[in-house]
Amino acid sequence: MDTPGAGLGYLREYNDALVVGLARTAPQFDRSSIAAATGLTPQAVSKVLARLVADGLIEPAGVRRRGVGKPATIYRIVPSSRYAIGVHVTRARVRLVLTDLLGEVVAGEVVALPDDFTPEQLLSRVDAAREVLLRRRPVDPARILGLGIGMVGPLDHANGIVRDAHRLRHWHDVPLRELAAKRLLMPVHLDKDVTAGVTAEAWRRGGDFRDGVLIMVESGIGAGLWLAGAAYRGAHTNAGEFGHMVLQFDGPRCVCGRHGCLEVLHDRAVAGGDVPLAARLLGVGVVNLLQTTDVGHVVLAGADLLGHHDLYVEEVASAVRVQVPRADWLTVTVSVSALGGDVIAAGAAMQVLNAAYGRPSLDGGLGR
Amino acid sequence: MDTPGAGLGYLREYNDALVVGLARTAPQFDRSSIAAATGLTPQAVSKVLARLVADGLIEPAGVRRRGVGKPATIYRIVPSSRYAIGVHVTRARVRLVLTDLLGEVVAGEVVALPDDFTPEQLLSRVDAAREVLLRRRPVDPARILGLGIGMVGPLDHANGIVRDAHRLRHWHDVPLRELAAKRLLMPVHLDKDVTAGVTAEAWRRGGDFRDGVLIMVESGIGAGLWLAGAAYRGAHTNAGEFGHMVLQFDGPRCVCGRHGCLEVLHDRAVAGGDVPLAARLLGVGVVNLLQTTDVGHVVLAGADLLGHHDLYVEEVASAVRVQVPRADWLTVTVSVSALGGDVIAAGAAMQVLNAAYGRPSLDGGLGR
DNA sequence: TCACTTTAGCAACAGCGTTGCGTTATAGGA
DNA sequence: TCCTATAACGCAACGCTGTTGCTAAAGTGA
Repeated sequence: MDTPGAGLGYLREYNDALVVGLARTAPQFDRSSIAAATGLTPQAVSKVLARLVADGLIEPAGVRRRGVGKPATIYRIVPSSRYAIGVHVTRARVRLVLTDLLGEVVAGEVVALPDDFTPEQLLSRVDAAREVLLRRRPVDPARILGLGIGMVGPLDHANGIVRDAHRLRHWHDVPLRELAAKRLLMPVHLDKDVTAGVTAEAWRRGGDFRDGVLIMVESGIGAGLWLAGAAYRGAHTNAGEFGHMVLQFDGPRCVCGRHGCLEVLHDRAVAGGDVPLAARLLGVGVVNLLQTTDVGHVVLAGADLLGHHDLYVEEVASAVRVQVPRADWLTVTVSVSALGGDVIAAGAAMQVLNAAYGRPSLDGGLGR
Repeated sequence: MDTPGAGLGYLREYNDALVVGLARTAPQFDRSSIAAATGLTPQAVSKVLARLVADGLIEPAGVRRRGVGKPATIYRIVPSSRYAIGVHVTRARVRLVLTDLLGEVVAGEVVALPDDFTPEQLLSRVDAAREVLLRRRPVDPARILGLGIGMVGPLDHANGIVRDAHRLRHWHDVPLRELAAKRLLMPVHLDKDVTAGVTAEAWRRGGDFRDGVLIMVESGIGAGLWLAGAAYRGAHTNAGEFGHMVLQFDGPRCVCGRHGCLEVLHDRAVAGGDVPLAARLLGVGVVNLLQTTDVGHVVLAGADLLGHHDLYVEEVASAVRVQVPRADWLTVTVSVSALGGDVIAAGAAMQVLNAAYGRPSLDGGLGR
């Protein structure tokens, strides 16, 4: 929403973020590999690295001898140089995590929420939980970049407003981002849960994850979209309402009003005890999603799915293999999120990191 | 695919493109409105405008008196300052258009193709048709930025290679972009037909069209995606295979191997003479697409559809209105492409324009 | 010891948007 | 008619970006 005109400061941040992006996914690197990957001159890279060292984001880590010539200084990222707090709000609970610059979860905390909680009740719980979290894992407050909140939509990401929240009376047009920033005295990001979740995957996997989706199966089925190297939210922050994709137009009626939505069919299969069918239906939906978005990575997550994750992964992977034609070059990875139940909270934290140090994406990463 | 590191040249091109983007959609503008819209200082805008005037892209067009003070110089874009050629390749025909900087089609030409034509046969037809086109509408060759080709996939946009072409023997892994550039002595862009098509809509509508799709119904159903202000192609240039979205998972078998694809259902309805049903099915598919991508604009096109476009628009629009919940803020426009049968060819041309003068997208455009 | 190779960094530079300020052209009041 | 306020414009100096040219440093290998 900020003005699009760009000056030198934008240029600096862009290139810095580019280098941080490479540093994040490579265990170590030197000046020449960054220069080759970015197309910047070695001299320019020197200036970037000097800035990042001064900011504490990276540090020298010895030298590398590559045959003849002066050895190159190698650098590595300093994971503990920056932190972010992630918050995952559900109807019954709020989960907080603290992650470092690499997106590793270094502490977590779960707090119950009262029935029909208000914004103020939520924020006081979050405030208290944050204190507990930081007492258990003390870090320099100056290194905490901010706090991200992931919750069910619909919401308005651009303005930080919760438009609605299913079955919660006090949540209509709540300017949560602003309220939270005032209450918690930190920069706050607000986003849909699934979008936060896919940010976690993208942040942790680096440049390889240019196009991917996170499929969340948990009291509803949603998808977080990461397209062309960035979170994609759509025109009204409503992208990824994957559960309400119709798979059987003459099928049973869904709560959303349409017929034969993936969610209805899936939930009926689960209720009928036929989890394999449920997984197979999800597979059909995922292939539909691939046909339109052509992403390279599908990540599965969600409590309802984690109980049978082998089954789901196998069924979805086989659907992708069998139902998508031309599978030789249409390579797609299917996996379960390594973050387990923390994906959303961790992803909310990584949205804060991403806003600060993650703009561009690179085709390839550091060669060799 | 070029290296991502950015220098001062990138900055200049970015800001220049920003201003051209505004100029394209506003009939006239002055320095201060550009400054307000971009966030650049008036002085910086002066430099940009001077560059653009020197390049002939814009020109002064009088002054505007707004009460007291020195009148502001107003500028307007010069549509005839740049041209591009667009080529739409189908199995039987090739269509060429010449468009100006605004994306207006100023000349067109259609040539038949031999059965089972080869790349060389195609290029010789294109070469000849280009001559005819430019003889009929002579323009300074230096003002022609290049030539864009839109054709059915699958293809590899990044490398400019046609991977395959249905029912054409000589089209497997053809490096068409390179071949065409050599043969026609012009910069060449190669993309899927539907992606080219949606580029036409985006280029002509300007900043308002940040997220939109072009639905093409014509010997197959495809969708061109324009997401977050740019063409979206997916990880393997295979996004938008919209016709093979399953709407009835226990439905009739499709040529693609799956069951109940939109395309099978639609074509059967048409074959059975039930066009309203066909349109209704398309509506279900479009709403599915909206649920996942949440775009703000749906544009319909394609010869098979144009015969009944009122019916299709009405049916799709009503599906969007009725089947998408929360229609109050989830605003979506549904329309038929104003370019008619020229969309793809014109869009291919606009991809050339877009590569040169269209990077960023603006939230809003020039106020008042 | 010397030639060679590779890396690192200082210094000067071109070009971007920014800032400061003087100039120009208009409206409106004295 | 003159003067003042106002708004737009543009020259010039500036800070900062990445770039270029060149020198120094630190190794290998004969």
